[in-house]
Amino acid sequence: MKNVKLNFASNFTPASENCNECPIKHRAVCAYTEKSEIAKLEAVKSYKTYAAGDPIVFAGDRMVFVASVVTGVARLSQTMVDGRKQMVGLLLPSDFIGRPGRAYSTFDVEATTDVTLCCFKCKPFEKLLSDIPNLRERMLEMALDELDAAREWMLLLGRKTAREKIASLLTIIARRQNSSATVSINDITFDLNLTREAMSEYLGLTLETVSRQINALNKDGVIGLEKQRHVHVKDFGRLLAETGDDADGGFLA
Amino acid sequence: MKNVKLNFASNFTPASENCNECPIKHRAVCAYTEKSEIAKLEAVKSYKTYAAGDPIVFAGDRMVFVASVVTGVARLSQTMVDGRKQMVGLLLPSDFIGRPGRAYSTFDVEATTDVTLCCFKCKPFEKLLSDIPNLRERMLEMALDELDAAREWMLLLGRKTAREKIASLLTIIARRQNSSATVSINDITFDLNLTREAMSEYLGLTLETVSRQINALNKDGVIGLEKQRHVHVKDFGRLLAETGDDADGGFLA
DNA sequence: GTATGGCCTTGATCTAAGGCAATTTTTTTG
DNA sequence: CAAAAAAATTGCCTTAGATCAAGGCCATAC
Repeated sequence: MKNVKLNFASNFTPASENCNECPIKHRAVCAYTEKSEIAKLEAVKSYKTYAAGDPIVFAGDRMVFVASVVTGVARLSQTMVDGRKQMVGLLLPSDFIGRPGRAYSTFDVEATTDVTLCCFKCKPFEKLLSDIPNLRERMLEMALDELDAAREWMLLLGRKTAREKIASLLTIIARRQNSSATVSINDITFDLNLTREAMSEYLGLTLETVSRQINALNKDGVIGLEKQRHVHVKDFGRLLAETGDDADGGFLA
Repeated sequence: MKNVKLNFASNFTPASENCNECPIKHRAVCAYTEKSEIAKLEAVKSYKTYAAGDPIVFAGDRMVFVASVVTGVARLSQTMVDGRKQMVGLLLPSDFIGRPGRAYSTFDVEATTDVTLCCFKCKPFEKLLSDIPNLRERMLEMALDELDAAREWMLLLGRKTAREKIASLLTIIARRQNSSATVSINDITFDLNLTREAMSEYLGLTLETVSRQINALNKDGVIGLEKQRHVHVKDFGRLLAETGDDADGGFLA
């Protein structure tokens, strides 16, 4: 079992199947539903777990369920016939897998770390989706958020340099893992729960280039590489400046 | 006035403001609404037109309206501080501009050809969105479609070669313009209503590379370049083979 | 302890695409 | 129709990142 120190994971287990104790209840697709509605969802849900590295669905497969990521990290990717591979989505807790109204999957879904999913059979879920406005509303909001994220990523893939790509990825991971609690925006420390290869698939690079650029950022003092997977950011602004994005990113306002 | 021979344009003008005669009524955000509901939408709509090249919204601007593209082509793009630019969406008739629930725009929107928009003031539209389930349902469907398209594009941007990118773009344009009517899938002829620069912005290339690759495909006989903007595809399969995608694309099945 | 396999790093080349600049073609306009 | 502007092509050179290949660093397994 790999990646034991999952920052994303909680100690929630499928054993406690009560929606009240669900760690993602405020952000998942069910976030807006009311008591009586949750009960309906609860009636058709079931948990599944996957070990790090396991495939969850293959592109072209029939989808037997849609699901929310409860714990762990999964990824969505596309593979070309000759093996070139591009990750098109990083699925974190509360993110949704599957597309209502579509029987087959367009993408590969794999577990990056150990993953727990809260699964709903397609048909019943679609029924509830049309019955429960709150569910549909949250679904729309999430889809729009993902669309924004995908478009951001298009800029990264199409126009950023390798160094900017790495800096952008580190920024995103840093933000996500230190989202609320951090007192100061500086002196952040976090684990990379992705291999160099996974990063390269996400960023449209080779794993060698990822390695070189991470080490370059380390040598230049932008980041402190404490172990291969452990990063320390003294000056977050410095890292941000390397992303190629506008300087703001949301702390001046 | 540029691009007079718009394949996308119809002779619909804002003069006929009746939703019954609207060319996009079956595919736009309002597609699922019923008579009484259309009336509510009709009450808050207004048409706006933009000339080819005009900006429609700048990133960061306050959005005063959301809109459907009625005729023409617009594009969504992002610009970096140093001028690097990436198109993140091609907006064709029936496509939606703006995000309900968000006051400012995250992207630049520009008219590529002359464009007519069917605009709704934000507040009233959001009200209707929560009142009319059919509207919300179509909105979700459209958002999910765009998300799929964005993810396809991520593969192109991250992993395809310049030649494959060009072939992919040509394929898409060819498909779109000869969607239904074509008897044979071969012997297709179409206009590129994009400059080389616009193509480069879409594909994450420079305009010189676009020019070189288009001419290379021409020399290799994959396409016939009749004028700089006019393409003849004798053998569509041949073009498809150059995209790097799976051969099927939907005609064997 | 030594072996095995999964990651990661690092060096030496190679190459696709970028950058620059000159020129041609096409379109617009007065 | 001529002149100007815009769009596209093309040659030459540079370069960022890919590719190929070797070796290092931990783990866990034996």
